[in-house]
Amino acid sequence: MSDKITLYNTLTRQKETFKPINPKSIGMYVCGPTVYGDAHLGHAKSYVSFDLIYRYLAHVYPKVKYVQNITDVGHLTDDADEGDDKISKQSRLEKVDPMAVVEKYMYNYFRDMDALNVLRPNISPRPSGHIPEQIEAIQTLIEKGYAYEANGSVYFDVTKYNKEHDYGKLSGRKVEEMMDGAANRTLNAQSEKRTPLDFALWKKADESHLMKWNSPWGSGYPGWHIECTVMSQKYLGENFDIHGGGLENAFPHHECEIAQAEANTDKQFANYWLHNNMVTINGQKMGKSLGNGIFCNELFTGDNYQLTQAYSPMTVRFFILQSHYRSTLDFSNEALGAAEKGLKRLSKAIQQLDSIKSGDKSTVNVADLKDKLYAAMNDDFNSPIAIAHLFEAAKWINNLLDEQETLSDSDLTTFKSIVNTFFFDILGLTIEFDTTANSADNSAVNALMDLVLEFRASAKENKNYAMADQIRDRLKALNIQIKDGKEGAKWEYEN
RNA sequence: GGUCUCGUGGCCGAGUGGCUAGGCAGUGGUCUGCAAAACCAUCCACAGCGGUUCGAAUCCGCUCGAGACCUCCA
Repeated sequence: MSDKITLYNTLTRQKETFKPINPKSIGMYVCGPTVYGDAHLGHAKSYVSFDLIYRYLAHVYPKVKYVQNITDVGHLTDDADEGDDKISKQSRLEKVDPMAVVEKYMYNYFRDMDALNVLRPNISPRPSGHIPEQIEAIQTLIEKGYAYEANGSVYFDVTKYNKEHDYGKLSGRKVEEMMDGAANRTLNAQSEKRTPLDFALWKKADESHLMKWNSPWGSGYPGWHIECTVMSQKYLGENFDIHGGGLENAFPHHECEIAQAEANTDKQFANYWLHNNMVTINGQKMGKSLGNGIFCNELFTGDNYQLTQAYSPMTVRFFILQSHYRSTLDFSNEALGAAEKGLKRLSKAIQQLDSIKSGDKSTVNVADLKDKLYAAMNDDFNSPIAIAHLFEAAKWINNLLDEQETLSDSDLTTFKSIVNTFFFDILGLTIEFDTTANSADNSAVNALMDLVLEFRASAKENKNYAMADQIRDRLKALNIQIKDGKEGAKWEYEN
């Protein structure tokens, strides 16, 4: 059941059965962030999505090698191939070294991703530590005639490449059409390039440039796309299973990665290309330049003009997982609030799994639930469907506790295992607040609460409802909720 | 201008030809001294027009609307 993963491959524009190069070890590369600012909700969606994919692959296959770069060599801020890169710009703004900018935001990135329970990649390579490898790759491209030097910079020759390969195969573009478009848009600033479509492999650095390295072509810095080609191949091989990234990077970034890799090796680069969609806010893309971005830490604290409250990291994660990774996700306070409530309900049910007692026979079909959960994840990692089935499981848990339903001993074992596996391991959710009293940790609290509930019960027996309500209200003020039921009152922490 | 994607009930969001998505909100009920919680039941839908089909939210065409990429962005 779990060996039939289908995934949507951007390269072929259809769902395909996933066939690993080596089932004993899957290779996956995902484009990571350029660390010149804090992670925002869009980053969260992207990396939670790939975390889901990574977790599921790791669940199904014995080993997944997950590589995600941390870009610490800034790309240029505009298309004119001139001026500052993003990191240098930020370093001038903050009046610190570019590498200090990188350190700061890299740590912030991991801090936010840790909060979202995003597992760290096995390798987080940084391009500044792979300058020799990048230079080597560029030299090979020059030797093979796919790149040319011009005034201390090196460019990739798209025209030449497209004669033997298909430039545009990932994003469905045609070189001729793009040439026409480029001509219309009068991109005439790049006089060093032979055609507007050519892209930089190495850029000459002027005196004021802060991040630069020596190279056969003089002092400079690597181009926009070469780092991902080089670092993915270094750690995963020339041909590897999965390359992921944001949809907006399909062109030109990923297209250029493919061109560089396949020009150099004459082998297929990544077999499967996965692209996640973006977060919209009021139907519009959340983006840096639009000023409508919400940082992860703002979500967690509620400190953003677009937020009516704070949302916990797990609420954000759950919100993201409730939509498919290839769909856009529309942000709103209402939607996040709904996710918060839903997660709370699901969490409460799952916390009570261990309180279920087995019965003589099973009145619900656990094997079917298991099949449905796997089927959902096998179908292009459809977490919304998986979550829908977990809500079904939550309903069962409540009914089992009420003894409206029963499970045999072996079915109960399977049920617990499958629900825990999907909630904690595959969806990567955690219980953020402990609503149940833990006897081992809180025996005194439990005893006290038993006492309080006893007093309240006797107050109710004597029809002293004022007293009973006062106890309830005072406890509520302490974030303790009384739950009256058929067999007396229970309590739990609110949150 | 070119390439592409999308339009599902009050909100979010699955679903690609026939079978309940799910969550949140709403309504009715069980329970309760009252509430809360929990559970059960339930209302509200597939942008519009046409076509294919025994049958379409699902395929095709057109119209309207929204968005993305083509320039940094997950």
